[in-house]
Amino acid sequence: MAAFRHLNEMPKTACHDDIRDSRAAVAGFVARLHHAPVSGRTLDALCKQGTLLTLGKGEDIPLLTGQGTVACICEGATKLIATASRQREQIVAFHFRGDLVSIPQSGEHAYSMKALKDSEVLLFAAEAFLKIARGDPGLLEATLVRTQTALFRCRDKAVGLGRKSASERMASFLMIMAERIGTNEGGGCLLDLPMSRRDIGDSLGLTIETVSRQIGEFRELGLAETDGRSRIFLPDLKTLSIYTGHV
Amino acid sequence: MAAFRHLNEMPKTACHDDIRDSRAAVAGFVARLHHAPVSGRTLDALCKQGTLLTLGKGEDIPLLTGQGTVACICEGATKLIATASRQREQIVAFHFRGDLVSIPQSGEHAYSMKALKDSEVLLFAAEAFLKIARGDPGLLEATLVRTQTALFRCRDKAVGLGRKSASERMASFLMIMAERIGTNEGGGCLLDLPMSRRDIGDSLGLTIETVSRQIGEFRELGLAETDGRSRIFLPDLKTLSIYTGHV
DNA sequence: CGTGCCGTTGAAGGTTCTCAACCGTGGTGG
DNA sequence: CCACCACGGTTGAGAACCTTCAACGGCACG
Repeated sequence: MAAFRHLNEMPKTACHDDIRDSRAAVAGFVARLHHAPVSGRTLDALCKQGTLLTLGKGEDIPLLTGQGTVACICEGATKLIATASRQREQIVAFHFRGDLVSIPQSGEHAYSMKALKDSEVLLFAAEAFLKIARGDPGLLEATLVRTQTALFRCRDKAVGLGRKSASERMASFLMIMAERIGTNEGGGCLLDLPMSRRDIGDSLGLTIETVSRQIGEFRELGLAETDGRSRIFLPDLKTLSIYTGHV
Repeated sequence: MAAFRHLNEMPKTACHDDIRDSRAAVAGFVARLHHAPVSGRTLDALCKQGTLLTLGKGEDIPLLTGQGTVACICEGATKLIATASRQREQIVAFHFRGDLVSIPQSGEHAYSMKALKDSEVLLFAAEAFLKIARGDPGLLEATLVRTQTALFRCRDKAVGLGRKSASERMASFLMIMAERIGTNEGGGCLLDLPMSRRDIGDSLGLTIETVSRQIGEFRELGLAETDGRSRIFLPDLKTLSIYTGHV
């Protein structure tokens, strides 16, 4: 089970490791969120309203019912899943350290969120978060900018899902991952993907078989080398980008 | 050509119809944007920085180059197009009266925007708009909320594009349009679609032929009646919603 | 070292796309 | 007012791409 730490349930005077860690997590996250200095009041309010969760790989992140949720990924990686119907899931976005995610209480589809690996997530009720942000224009603006980024990414995703072939989707995915979590390695890019083939398929609107075949194609083209289940080395991003189908 | 009206090029003292109209357009839009009262200073700033365009059907909305654009749809309907490659377009969203649209300067794909019918659009440089909003927390918050709504819609769209059949996409599209621009009519819902079959196809990731066939299927099921090119009557939204493939 | 899940590979089938022809609407000009 | 024209929409047949179904291989866990 996920380890809950209601930040407001602990005495402020106590020099408890958990408290220090929690405050540090909040402070660290906000620092990454907007580079302007954060007021102590805002930090206090965030600590008071937020819930810090430590999740194991595969664990479900409990979204709030009856209201929107704001999740801050302090550490690790998560997936945001929409369930169209039983046995038919679409991963709407992957999120990594420093990302801020807004999930509505209800929409066309049911949403859920899972940790791809051991993660640390800070949860807020959307209303409460907005209320705090209202009192701190810098935080409000940072949230807006993050939301815009998420929107732009989602639009690009929609283009891929609507108008691209399997190999183009795969190439796009690899390029995006290279940019977000890749590490330079001898002229190429090394990826240590936290998600399974099923996750990739559910993200690209493809089956696991098609994902596997497409990776195989890139391997034969000399554009990808796989090592175990999660590691992929991309020796030539420039050539790979040609296959994304962008103009 | 689109009729440009740089709001700041006109003397403030003149009681010119255009000016009154422009100010009225800005004021009207902001009033719909957030229901809190708008400060005069913010209104002045918006009028000063914004460009009001009157566009004819099919006209291109000139996005700013080298920087992001914020577009406010004061009147009419528009489509936001992403071009994956030549002859392969994906409509990312349709926008109607009262919508606020953010378009980045550059992303994975090239974006453009067109009027579906005679429209009135207020354009801002994203930076300038953000600067004004920074001085008016109410506007900033309203923008955030609108951006979130756009994100949520885009996610739902991504689910449809990734995991739904042609008929499910068509049903979803009709339901969304019914909600956004439909009018109640004798127990059912009357749609006067401003977009062509090609637009619908480009929005749903389908071809015009498939769109046509799917509408035909719903017609045979007694769930849709077409009248000319643009009018569609949906006698039974409840039954139609079953076909959307939502849980 | 065994077991189970994840990933890979192969063959058959289905949904949608492509190509092509036709039809109807709506606008224009006589 | 009617006829024409052009474009948008409809309908049909064949092909392509991806999925589905099935079996096998291999890594990671107990």
